[in-house]
Amino acid sequence: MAARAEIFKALGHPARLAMVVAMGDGELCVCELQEVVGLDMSTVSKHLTVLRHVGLVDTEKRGKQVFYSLRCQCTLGFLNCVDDALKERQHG
Amino acid sequence: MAARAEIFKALGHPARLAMVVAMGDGELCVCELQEVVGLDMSTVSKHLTVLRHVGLVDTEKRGKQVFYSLRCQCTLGFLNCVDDALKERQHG
DNA sequence: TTATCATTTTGCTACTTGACCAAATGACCA
DNA sequence: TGGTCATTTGGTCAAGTAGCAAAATGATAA
Repeated sequence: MAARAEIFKALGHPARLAMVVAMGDGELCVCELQEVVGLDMSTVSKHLTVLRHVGLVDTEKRGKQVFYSLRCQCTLGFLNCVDDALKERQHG
Repeated sequence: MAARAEIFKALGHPARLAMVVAMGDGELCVCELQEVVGLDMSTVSKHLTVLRHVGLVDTEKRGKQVFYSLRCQCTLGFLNCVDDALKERQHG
């Protein structure tokens, strides 16, 4: 159960979640992901390490850059469900 | 994005996740949920407050007890996907 | 009303997390 | 081989979180 929770925990930070969503459209390098969240590059790298560690993203080094891509597309599907829950919370 | 992340964050704790999974089979009162996770009642109550606050669970007071139920069944579906990701991580 | 039961809130301590900066690593190209 | 760019690592500080114990709430039963 702890291992499963780790995955949710990894997604439970706005910066990491924003990067995962951005990767939904295809792989991105660290510098592109940095623009997405607007944090220090070193901070972004740490966040990406968290995502890679739990197996949510894959990495591929090509030339000078490291490209990150989303492994679980179902993450985006669950996000839609989550958004519905948020809407209901606001209405109710 | 912060609000969406809050939902994942809420699920990102073993005790809270275990309680959510337990609720998958139907509503449970706080004392039953306490047995599931084996923590102090006050701690359980706090965790449940977190889950309710983000809209993942509903509460209903009947008699002396408060019953908690899962609002987003898709949470369990995503968990299955998460488990697959874990398996792949172990193999790869 | 008073006692009792289930739950929630409050107070506290120890631990974890996230941010930044600075420095180190690693890969490519001239 | 040295320069340069992208990325990672290490250190430090402030802020957030988890846990238990004890007090408080709120509904029911006597």
